[in-house]
Amino acid sequence: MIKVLVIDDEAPILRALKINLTARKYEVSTAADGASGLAAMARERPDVLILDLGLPDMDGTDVIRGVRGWSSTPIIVLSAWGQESQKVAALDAGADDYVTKPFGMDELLARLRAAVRRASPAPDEPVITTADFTVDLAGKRVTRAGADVRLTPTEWQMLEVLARNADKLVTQRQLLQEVWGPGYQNEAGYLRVYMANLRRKLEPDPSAPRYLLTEPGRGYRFRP
Amino acid sequence: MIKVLVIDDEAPILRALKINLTARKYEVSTAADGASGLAAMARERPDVLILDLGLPDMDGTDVIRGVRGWSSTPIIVLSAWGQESQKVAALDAGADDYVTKPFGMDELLARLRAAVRRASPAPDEPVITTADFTVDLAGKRVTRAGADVRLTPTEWQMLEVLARNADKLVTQRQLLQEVWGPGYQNEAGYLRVYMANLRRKLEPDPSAPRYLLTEPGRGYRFRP
DNA sequence: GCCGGTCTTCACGCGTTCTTCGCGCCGTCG
DNA sequence: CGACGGCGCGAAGAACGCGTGAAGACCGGC
Repeated sequence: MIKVLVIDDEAPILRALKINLTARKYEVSTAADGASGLAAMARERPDVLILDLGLPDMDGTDVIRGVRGWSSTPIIVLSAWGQESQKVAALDAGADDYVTKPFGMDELLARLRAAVRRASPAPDEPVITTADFTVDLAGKRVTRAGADVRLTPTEWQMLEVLARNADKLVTQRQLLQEVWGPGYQNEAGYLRVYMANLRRKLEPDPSAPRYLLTEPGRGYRFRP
Repeated sequence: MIKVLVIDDEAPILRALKINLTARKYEVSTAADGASGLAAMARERPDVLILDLGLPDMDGTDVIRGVRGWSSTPIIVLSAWGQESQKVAALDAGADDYVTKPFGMDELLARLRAAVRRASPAPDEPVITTADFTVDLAGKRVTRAGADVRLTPTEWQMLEVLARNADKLVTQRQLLQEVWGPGYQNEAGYLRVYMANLRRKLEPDPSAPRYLLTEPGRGYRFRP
């Protein structure tokens, strides 16, 4: 779940944000002034910071600089209308975005999504490991006993689909659809040929598969 | 110098932006409609895109999607006041920021700086070394046996993409897209020609590559 | 207008991969 | 007990992908 920290001294805004963000499945924590905001920032490690510039104890740009000193968490600034120069100062201090009050909740949510999306360019592609080999989805590579295993394009695609659905049953139709595309839904023969190839290259005993399992009449399952 | 592409159909705005940005030492190119804008995007490869949503030929969000299909260049959207839903749609389509007209030039410049700053995190290792040559991503140069290797622009771009994805498989499509732009996804012949050139210039034995590896039917991998 | 460098396009040869087929095994079901 | 469908396996021709050299098109500088 995505964690958001809101620093604002106006209770109504704080409440409105908390309700709306929580409803959208964000995890929300709050702070009412700059000092406790910075403390919360270090403690909570949120994924995004929403910061009101009109705080009682500190200048908003100092809060931004305080955060930027050690973190690159996206910062969305809220502030009253006008104040062009304040806006520029906040952005130059390291804020990522700036929204003027009064603001539409839809807009804020959209900017929030944009900020989160930018911050996480890495759609983490895990490495799946078994006792006999490893499958690296990001590097599109299979290693066995320390050495790379050479897979043909079709073999890799099949393994990739199975690995992404590890432990789940993958239907024959699904497999054919994802590897060969539509129009091959009845070519179940292909699956046997390539499953045999994969097992030859990956299984310790290809005739008694431990990882690439057949579920007769239904499909295949990859059990790491 | 930072390259900015402005897509806008209103001549006065285009002129104002061009003058102001040029004065701030940005390199500015322009386009007056969506289609030529997308073409310019692929051709110029700017560091930031400033996009007006009110284009004559295409819907603004479609332009955004057209760019996001192959590039993560920051996009700042300009648009008339109001239009809350348009704003949300643009941000969700992949825009990074949104400025409503009329806007202050200072604000736009600040948002531009913020976008550029975000886009270049660059805290990572910009120099990749192998036993036979060195690739300096930041300095855009390749050294072999102490001497600079002369690469053509296309050769460098290819090497850069491979080096940034060192040890990872880079798909043919991905490579074509990042070097030639969208619309070249099927020109796999180019890859062979330029890969041969790179190997001739970098590999100790070009016919038995050690670093620039082919994975038949899948793509290429740079192994430092 | 010429010239050097760069990009695009093409054809050939070779090795790999895909597709297709037949055979035999096994479990299920009538 | 026998028929049948689904599966594993091996083999063979066709199709495809890659590396290579070379020629023409294009472009910018002089």
